[in-house]
Amino acid sequence: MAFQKPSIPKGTRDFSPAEMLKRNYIFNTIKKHFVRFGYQPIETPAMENLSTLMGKYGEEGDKLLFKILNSGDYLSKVSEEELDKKNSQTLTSKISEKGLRYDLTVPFARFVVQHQNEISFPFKRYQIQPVWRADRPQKGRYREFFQCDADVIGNNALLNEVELVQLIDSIFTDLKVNIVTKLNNRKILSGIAEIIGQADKIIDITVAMDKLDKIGLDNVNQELLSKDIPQEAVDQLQPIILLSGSTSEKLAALKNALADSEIGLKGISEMEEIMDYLQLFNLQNEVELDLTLARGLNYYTGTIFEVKATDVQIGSICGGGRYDDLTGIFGLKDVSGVGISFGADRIFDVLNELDVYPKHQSESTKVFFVNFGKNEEAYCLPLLAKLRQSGINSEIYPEAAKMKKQMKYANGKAIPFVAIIGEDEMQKGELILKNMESGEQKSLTAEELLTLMAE
RNA sequence: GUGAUUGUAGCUCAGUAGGUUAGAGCGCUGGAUUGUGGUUCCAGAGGUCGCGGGUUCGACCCCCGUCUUUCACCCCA
Repeated sequence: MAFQKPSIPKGTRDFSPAEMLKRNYIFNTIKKHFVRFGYQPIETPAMENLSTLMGKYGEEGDKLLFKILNSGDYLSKVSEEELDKKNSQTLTSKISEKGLRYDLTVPFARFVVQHQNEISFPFKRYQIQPVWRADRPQKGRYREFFQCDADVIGNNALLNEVELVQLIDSIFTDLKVNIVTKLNNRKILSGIAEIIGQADKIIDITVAMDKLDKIGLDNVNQELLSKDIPQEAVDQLQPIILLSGSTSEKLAALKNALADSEIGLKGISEMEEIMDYLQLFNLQNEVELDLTLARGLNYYTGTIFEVKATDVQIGSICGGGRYDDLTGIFGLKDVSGVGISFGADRIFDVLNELDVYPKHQSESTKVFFVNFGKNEEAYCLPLLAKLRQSGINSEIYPEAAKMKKQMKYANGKAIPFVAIIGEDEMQKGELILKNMESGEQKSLTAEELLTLMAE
């Protein structure tokens, strides 16, 4: 019989039980800190109406949206003329009205507007769900990946930004990943663009500046020129791009340079307030002002965040920012929000590379019962039930297979303890407990097993 | 979307200037060990050499297409 070779779409992955234990450790850790900071969970559908998603992520983002074909005879309403034109853009709008979510922020904004009467502000929500992008996969880049978002919406205070920095610090400290948190402010970037007389070119300018680390100053300047930014404006930009020193030194110099830009000064004072706040905390990881930090998403209006692992080269593992009017497009004005998104799949890759997972995963089996037959089953099963009632992960082999096979099964699952109860043990009212790591065995009563395992 | 790159057993990889039956290690199954895994020894199963087409007497190998992998660009978690 002809068969089909099993496969999954490009850029997607299966996760084995061993990998899921590790991933759940990441999700559980992140979730724990979200909850500790007062965030509440929500979920939204995998698919959204395309009208909700389109136009929110820039031109590039629209291209990367996975679109879902309409149900039924989706071509029946399309005219011959339309088909002949072979214009994908106009045609997709006719045959597809749903798409897979591209991030969690835009669906969240939609959620807030739609449920505004049930929500009291400020609303702090967290959301851990997969998102999809029709990108070409490469290192640390997948077409399906999980984001872990925490956002505060309906409040302008900069303390929200400060708390997000703390949240980032405590999560990565807990995960044992060394990081640097980079901060910038869209208003400062606007001020820079304004001061050099290129306010309308802000996107091009920030995208080019963002590449400084990667391609160097000369190439950045070349890219700026290629975007029709005049030489004199590029020259004017040089001292700002090359600004160095401590954060306070940078801010002082910027204050001078942006003295004529109202919006620029606003951005600087926001940054100063955040930095002052951060003095109050004993953060474990570095926080720095990075003027070359741009963040592609064009709905950010204030602070922008990006987190990089210092010991692994993989791009940013967390990013976010403040958006002043994301809900406006859905009809709710003057609601500002700020949030961050942890890239779980990249964090997974980082933790794998660093191998900093805890030794014992609480989600796996702790005690395994060897099955010797019906009589022994009758003796073991009540004890097994008791263990489970006491919250101890335990299992029994489903049939009286050869002991070697059963031991091999326990070994393969890395189960630390094996309980052996055959005829002899039943008669004595005891059991043999084998420590699979040391190989040592000892006789115990059922009671002793329960107390020992509960420790 | 652009430019490269990869594909041989479940996994990691050898291999042939195009020429009869394609190999190893690990894993798997069975046995040595009828109540002991992880170590040792022995045996065994498992492959349309990514898929489709072409060149050739003959293709796993050469050519074209396609899918997939990895990487860079664009962009981004």
